[in-house]
Amino acid sequence: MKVASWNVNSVRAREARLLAWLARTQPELVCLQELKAENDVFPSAAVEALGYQAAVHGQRTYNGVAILSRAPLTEIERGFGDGEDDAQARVIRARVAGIRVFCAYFPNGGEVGSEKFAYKLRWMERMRRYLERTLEKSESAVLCGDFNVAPEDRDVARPEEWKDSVLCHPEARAALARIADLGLVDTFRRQHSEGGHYSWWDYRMLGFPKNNGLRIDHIFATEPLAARCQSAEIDRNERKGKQPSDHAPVLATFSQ
DNA sequence: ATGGTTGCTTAGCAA
Repeated sequence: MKVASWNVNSVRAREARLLAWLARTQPELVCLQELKAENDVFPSAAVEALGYQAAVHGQRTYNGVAILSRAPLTEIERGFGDGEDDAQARVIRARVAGIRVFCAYFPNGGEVGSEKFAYKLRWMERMRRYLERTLEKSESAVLCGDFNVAPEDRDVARPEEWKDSVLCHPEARAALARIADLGLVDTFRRQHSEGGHYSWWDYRMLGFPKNNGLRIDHIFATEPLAARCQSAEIDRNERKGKQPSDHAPVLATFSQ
């Protein structure tokens, strides 16, 4: 079973690339982030024509997440469902083929010290509590998404340049570690110990040509599923060419 | 220190 996660940075701007990539890559399960579109704008018919069911939690202008699956999606839940204010569409979950699937778009955080960064840290703690309620680590589950956190310096091309950013801040890394402590394994990191693998490059300052990247998109899995992980990769080629997203898709393949 | 680019929405914000 091939699982993918991709921040498409607008599903409308990326529709042609998304459809071509689905047809070429043939993942069974795909988590998408940053749709920047309402549910009725999502190209549901086009992905259905390629054999995918879509569960969409869209939003105008910002955010927006979706789960695509070849097998039927059940138990679809949008948002945290904790009764608190949930204005930003950043989380959707579902069950597919006995696997609990969480798709998340973590807040970027703007600048360290800003209100946006405080929101990011609060959101990550809220995410941890949400997973604590809904995730059973003895079962098969994946948490896929744009985490907006590079877990370690080996996930950063130029650690010195990024050390004070919201993507590498110690508090963001600690918040991520508390989420992982619920029983989630970074599938890519279990397969590859070396650095030099990134999933996002800034459009600005020739980020991609200079390979000034960070690994901030992840597929985390509970141990029963992580034990079945056969390979993990980043589709760096999808960052090339005309009108790419600033993120590359990340993938993990599981036996059965 | 600030800039650089892309996308949404239409001058400014978010990333």
